Amino acid sequence: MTEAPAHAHRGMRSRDAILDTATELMSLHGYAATSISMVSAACGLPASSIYWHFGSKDGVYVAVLERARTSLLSALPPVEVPGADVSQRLDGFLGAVGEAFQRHPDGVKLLIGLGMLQRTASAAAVAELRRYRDGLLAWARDALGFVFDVRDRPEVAEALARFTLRAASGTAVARWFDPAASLDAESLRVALLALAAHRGVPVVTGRG
Amino acid sequence: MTEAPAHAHRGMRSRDAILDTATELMSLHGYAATSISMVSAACGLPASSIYWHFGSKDGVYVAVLERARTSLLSALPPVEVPGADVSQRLDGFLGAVGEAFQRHPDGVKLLIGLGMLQRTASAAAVAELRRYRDGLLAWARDALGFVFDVRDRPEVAEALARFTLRAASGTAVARWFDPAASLDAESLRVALLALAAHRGVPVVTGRG
DNA sequence: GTCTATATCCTGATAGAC
DNA sequence: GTCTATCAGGATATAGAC
Repeated sequence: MTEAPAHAHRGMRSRDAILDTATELMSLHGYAATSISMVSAACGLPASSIYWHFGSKDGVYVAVLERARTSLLSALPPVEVPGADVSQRLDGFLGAVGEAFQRHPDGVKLLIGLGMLQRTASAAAVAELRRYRDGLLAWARDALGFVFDVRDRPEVAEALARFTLRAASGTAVARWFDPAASLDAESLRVALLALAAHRGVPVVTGRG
Repeated sequence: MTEAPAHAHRGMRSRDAILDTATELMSLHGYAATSISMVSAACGLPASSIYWHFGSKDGVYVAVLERARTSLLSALPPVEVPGADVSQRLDGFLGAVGEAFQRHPDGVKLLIGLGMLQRTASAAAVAELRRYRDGLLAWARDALGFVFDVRDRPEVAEALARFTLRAASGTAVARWFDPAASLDAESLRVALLALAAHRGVPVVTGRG
């Protein structure tokens, strides 16, 4: 972001190392409880290097969020979920959500835990946080519109997406108390099918 | 907790004032981002008074959580939800959950936001936090067992309660982005009915 | 780009008069 | 129980040699 134009290999590697440790620590302890000294000690680079790369603690946070967002969103499959019928496509969708949830735990924790920062963080941080949430919601909305074949009824896909995102957020919260908690795709499947049916979308309520 | 046995009216009032302020600030900014100085400035009492009453910042946190827990749990109605059929009882249950959610926003925010404290807070704080969560889960489990008349199938009531708690947690998270977000009792109703039916509980899937 | 050293402020917590 | 005054440490952030 602030590097010289020429070959700055080591600088980039340091930048990534800082982001790695900051992501881990911030998703573990939260933004406020993570100090620059902690990040410095954990990644081996002096605090001044962190400030050189990111300018401020807030800058670190924004960069961490941005990387988590692009990483998670690019890991999500295309919204055109394959499958002959609603049931198959829904399974594909839930599989993608579950896998993303399982493989990017930091991302979700960051999204939730660092939401506690009304006054603490900058406008840039809040904006980045919102962009993160909006990205997830948009993906879920588009994918669910495809799954239930309701691209002509955006309000239905939107409602289903919100429900899915809340279930995922609630599961992330549950993980603080029980680290083994998983997404419970089966319940979510039943709930989404019922919600779609309740809104007049033609679906088969059983599995076979 | 540490007061003298005699008449200590003013002490109790100060204690409550400190707890009020700490609850507000901690549910707004989170535990780590809330300093004793902030609480002191906001409630008007010197920092040393806070330490006299609660011993440490951690003690303040534990007391805040404990009061929020007893306050919220005692505000919940008895689990014997009245109603002739499942649909009526479910509406009563969801009404109680929605009202508690609406009238005790601090409690839910505390429960969630302060969960980010793996190493930051003490064992006592973690225990109190867990007690809070367990209390909510137990109430939801018992009430749902009554609603769906499945007191003989505790695993069903447990699963429905977990689903409800996750939906509520997810909604609290959604509130950080959209303060107007409400519990969406209608969706939760549809989902719970479908989940119960999916587990073999006899329910009418429509409203009437 | 990375290091050492440092400035400034604020934190949690205590001492002791009243 | 409440106040003023204060400590020791850690926080964010910067200066400047290399």
